[in-house]
Amino acid sequence: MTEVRTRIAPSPTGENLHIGNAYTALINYVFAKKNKGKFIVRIEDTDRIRFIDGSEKRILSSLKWLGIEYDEGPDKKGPYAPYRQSERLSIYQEKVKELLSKGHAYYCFCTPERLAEMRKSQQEKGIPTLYDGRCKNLSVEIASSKAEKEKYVIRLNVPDEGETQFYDIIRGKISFENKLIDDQVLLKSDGYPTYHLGVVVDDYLMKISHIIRGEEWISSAPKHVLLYKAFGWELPKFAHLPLLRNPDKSKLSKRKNPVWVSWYKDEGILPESLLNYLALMGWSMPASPAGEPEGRDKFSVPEMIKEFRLEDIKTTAPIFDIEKLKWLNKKYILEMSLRDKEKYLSYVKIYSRYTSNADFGSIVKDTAELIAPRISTFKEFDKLSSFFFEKPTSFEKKLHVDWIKLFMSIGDKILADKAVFEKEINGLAKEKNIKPKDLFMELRVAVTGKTVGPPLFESLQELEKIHKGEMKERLESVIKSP
RNA sequence: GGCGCGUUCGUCUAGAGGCCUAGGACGGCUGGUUCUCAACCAGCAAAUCACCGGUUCGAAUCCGGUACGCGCUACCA
Repeated sequence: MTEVRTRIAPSPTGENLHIGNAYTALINYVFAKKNKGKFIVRIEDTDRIRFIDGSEKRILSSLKWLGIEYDEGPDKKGPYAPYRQSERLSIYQEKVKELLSKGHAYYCFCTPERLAEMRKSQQEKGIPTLYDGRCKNLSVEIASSKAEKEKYVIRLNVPDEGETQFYDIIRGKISFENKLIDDQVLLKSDGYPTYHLGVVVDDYLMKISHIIRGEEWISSAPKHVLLYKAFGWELPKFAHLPLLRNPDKSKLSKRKNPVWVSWYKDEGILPESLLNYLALMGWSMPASPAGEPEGRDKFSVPEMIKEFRLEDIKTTAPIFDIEKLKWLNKKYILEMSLRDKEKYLSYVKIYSRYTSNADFGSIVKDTAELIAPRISTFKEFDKLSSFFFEKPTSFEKKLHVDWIKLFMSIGDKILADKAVFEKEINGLAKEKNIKPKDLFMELRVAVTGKTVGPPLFESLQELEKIHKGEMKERLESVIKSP
């Protein structure tokens, strides 16, 4: 059996790695590793108009951030380099000549204006909008001499009859009538190939065994099959993944959802959470004979690789729902804080604005068990622990100065230990006929400024550890300027 | 319009003819625990398996049709 080789082929036309591309990358990667094969990244930068400078770099770095290692790619050595289509132009030119000579492609001199008109009239008549073939029967001699002075494109010569079909690993047999397949442009007038030519030539040359890509490519798959046939090449295996969708069921888009992987990174989502969540899209962990419960939601990429089967991917397009992602992320953060405090610290360091605080490191480490179970993303860290680093400047609740004085009267006694703390506050409440609940809340807000936060006693202790007398100081300042 | 792909709780899914009066997870709700929040525990609501026919002793599961949704329909990928 030949080696399994998969790939993703992102275009540097977006800000960053698209979440849909990340999904495709995950599946390609996992499938390759499952089969001890190779996973490749190829940059398809043939659209010079929408090209965004720096996009490739960001795409690659997001891939690395996710931990999806590629074996070959534009910034790596590999037996089939270069891995950037703009550097492979001569290859496509040559392949086009081959198609031309075999009669599988032809020159076309039609202007964009004519094409637009043609489509408009086709639409009005209600017939399929396909190239009408005006240039199809130009003789080779006329066409090639014309091509020396005029702009042209090269089109695929699709047979008029019969049908083209292929087998999709996820969906089974899919077929199209040839007469409804357009004579696709293969080579643009600027000398760059279109996606269709580039993808087929490169996948073949790079010995890609399995083409695993999004559902939006099903419609153009027959064109690719026709090209393989025209070249006389053996067909790779196809698998079209379900499309990730917006909550309104349309194709995931930046208008309606954060789609850049960098956004999730900036938000404080862990790469393992994102990957884990993506794995849940269209796939689920099977019950394992080892006694693992069926339908496990939280698992690692290596665990996924062990159980993965391409044919188990569902065909239904799932909706990308950030709620469950956050739930997973929370679990991962908690686990990290328990298992590896240093790692937890290093993550907090990235997202916190208090890093310059002298006690930053020790505070984060000491309060990990207080904060970690309460945040879903690292971006939430500051909101919950700001009071460790700075005095509150506003209070989420109106404070009673006379109650605060009560706390002052019992002083440091309440910091002794938890039992004493609770006893003292409860005693005060009884004495003054105040609900203990309200009294605890009063203390909390006076010291932290917030109504929500980590456990009071532990928080106060930590505060004192950082700066002795801090609680008193804060209470005093409340009394001074209520 | 044409072609293609789909359709199980709000969401992610389990389910490959009888184990399904459809299971799990997220989210929601109720109660417990508790100084708040989170966590945890107990529980609840939530899918007439899109609809209609057919095959079968028996269908979420097989077949056909309908509806709906999505994708493609570029010298973009």
